[in-house]
Amino acid sequence: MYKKIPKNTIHRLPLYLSVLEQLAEESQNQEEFFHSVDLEKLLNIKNSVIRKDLSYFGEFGVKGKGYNIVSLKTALKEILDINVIKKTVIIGCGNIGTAIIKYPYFTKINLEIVAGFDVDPKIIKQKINQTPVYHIDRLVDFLNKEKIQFVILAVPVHASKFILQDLITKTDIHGIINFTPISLKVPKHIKVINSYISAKILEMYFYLKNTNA
Amino acid sequence: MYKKIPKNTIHRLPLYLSVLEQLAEESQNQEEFFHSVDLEKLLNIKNSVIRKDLSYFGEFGVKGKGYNIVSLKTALKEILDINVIKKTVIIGCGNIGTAIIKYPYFTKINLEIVAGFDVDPKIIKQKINQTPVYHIDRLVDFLNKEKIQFVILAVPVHASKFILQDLITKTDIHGIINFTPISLKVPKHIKVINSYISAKILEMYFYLKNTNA
DNA sequence: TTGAGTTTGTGAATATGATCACAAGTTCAA
DNA sequence: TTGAACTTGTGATCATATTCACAAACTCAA
Repeated sequence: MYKKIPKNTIHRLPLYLSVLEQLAEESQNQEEFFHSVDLEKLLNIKNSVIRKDLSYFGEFGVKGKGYNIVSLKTALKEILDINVIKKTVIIGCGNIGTAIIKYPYFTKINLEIVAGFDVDPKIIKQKINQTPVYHIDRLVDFLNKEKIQFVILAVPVHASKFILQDLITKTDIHGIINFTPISLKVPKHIKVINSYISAKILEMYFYLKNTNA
Repeated sequence: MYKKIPKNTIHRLPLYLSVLEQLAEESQNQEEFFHSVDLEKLLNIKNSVIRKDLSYFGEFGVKGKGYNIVSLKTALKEILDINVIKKTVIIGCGNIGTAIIKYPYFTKINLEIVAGFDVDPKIIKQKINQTPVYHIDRLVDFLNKEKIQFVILAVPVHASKFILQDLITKTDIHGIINFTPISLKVPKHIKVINSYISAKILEMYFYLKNTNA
């Protein structure tokens, strides 16, 4: 447990890891080093920010030499708790939900999508990439039995309200990754992370309109 | 053109709009008002933040009374430039790309996905939801001819490098919405907005590990 | 018409995050 | 073995964002 990590630092940690994975793949040598300035060039994040971000978690570098690719990668995996396999479910197996189930990079972060849930009988009982899809009536039981810690919510807006209610009152989940375009009202022991696609597009609209291009 | 809008303010604008859309749907009365405190409860964003955010763009409220739902919604749409129809393309029509093409909420924000691009002959020449899919060789010409302002990039990592190069050197796009798990190196007249799904999951890992649950 | 009750919009104060700049440790060539 | 050249890690400084708190403006009931 660390004391006071800035939110933006947490946002950046996955980016660092992502670049390190690439560097590790490209490098021949296990003992290869790199500098915070190299990372700055790859990520457009100031080297001072990178060093400060890492400093919240310990000292990973060698003065005068830099960071060892492999050992920093290992450290970041530890910080982000990637080494423990996590199980989650997708609630809503429409387009977005299905795409997420098929997303190939989750194995890299030890995420296992153990089930999908939907109401459409055409989808239920099929398997999407070996992942079974059940009726949403079975969601609460499943989460409790399997001790799922967080879920991925990808249902249409109108369905989200009652599902959310069930999640809050009848299960013990601690996190929701929300692909729904609405903001979820949850008790504070539940962490919501939003991935509202339209918001990204609208941000783009704003920038396009307001830059002297 | 506004002067100095905080980044976080821009992130929040789409959320305000999203809530207002909901409120507008639910309200019977065109003349209904609401307060910043109501919004605070719906979004978990402090009312003072909401008021300050709005104040960067003008005065939309009535002292002692609040904001008119419809007119604030209209104002936000103007700020986010939603009223003008925007055209974009999806580069990479795998799972994520296809899901995005089918995403139903884009009509709400006047976004038209006019084409998809891929290299897989099985996908090319099919239509996904009325959207034609072309070979990626035709991307540059298409973007130039149709004067596309921004693209959505959803290709596998290995493909992104040369596509990015083409986008930068041979087209006049000003924005990339990046679903790729790597950070794109672009000249500064191009705005990149990242939507790296694994990052959201890793953030969740971090919070789950570091909260005394 | 009045005035108590609201709620906005916004400067000022506070808190948070980014940047700077440099001591301290390490490397490595001579 | 020495010392110039690096690069980290981190207080101090600067910049940005949030919160506070209140005047100003409006509402509405009496």
